[in-house]
Amino acid sequence: MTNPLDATFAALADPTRRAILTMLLEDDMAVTDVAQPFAMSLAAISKHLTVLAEAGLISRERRGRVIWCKLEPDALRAASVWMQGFGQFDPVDLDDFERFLAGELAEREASGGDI
Amino acid sequence: MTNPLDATFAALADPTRRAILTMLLEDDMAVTDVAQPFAMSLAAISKHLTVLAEAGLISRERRGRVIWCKLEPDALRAASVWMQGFGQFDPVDLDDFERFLAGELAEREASGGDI
DNA sequence: CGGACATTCAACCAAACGGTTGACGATTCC
DNA sequence: GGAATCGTCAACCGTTTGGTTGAATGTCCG
Repeated sequence: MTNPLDATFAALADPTRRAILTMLLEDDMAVTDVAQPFAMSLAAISKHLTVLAEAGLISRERRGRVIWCKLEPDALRAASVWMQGFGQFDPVDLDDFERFLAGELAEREASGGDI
Repeated sequence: MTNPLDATFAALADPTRRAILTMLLEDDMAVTDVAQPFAMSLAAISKHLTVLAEAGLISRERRGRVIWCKLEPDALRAASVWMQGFGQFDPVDLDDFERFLAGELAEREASGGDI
């Protein structure tokens, strides 16, 4: 995974990781709180967070005994630049984004509870 | 890979596949011609093309005995929308894109010939 | 028809991925 | 100090991925 674009896109390819990013869009969160909505072990979420951190998409900072996860949206910029070159996309309506989030959420709920 | 975003990002996570997309940005190409610059078998490239096609990023059309590959940039739109929601990125300067392409190319050449 | 060309299929392989469980290392609180 | 809490590490497991090779399929051309 030498290329940073590799790491970014690979990190984004997993729906659990995208969901985590979406949650972090709201606010910084402790690892335990990140894990709470998902039907998988804390260790699994911890691994996902490591993948996101290594891609530069989040950062983790220990404060006391809890580790806080913070979105680092700058890492998305490179990938976004790469992609926009292909479509000459219009700058995107934030409403579009809301709809996508809603869609992903609905899909998650439809597919049996959480994730 | 039920979610289309999964397929799109997973397809983009591979540098060979991104390079193929970049080549197709220039013009439609036959499979053999797509494969030519890469140091791997035609079968391997054929698989990559299948991944790209299943993600909707390219289409393939047989004309005579050659199969033409065509970029389908619309499939990138969903992913682009998703990403832009995170950064409120400015619409991207095409020069930025050129620089990224140049960078990827340099990196590929640096890492021992082709890919 | 038969040969050459363009592409995929099938079987296989090693490595990476996404998950589990259980033990372990920090840190706080009583 | 000792118990509880937060998070990661390590070992393991089944599946997917990215590649190989060799055979098979279309399709054109002489």
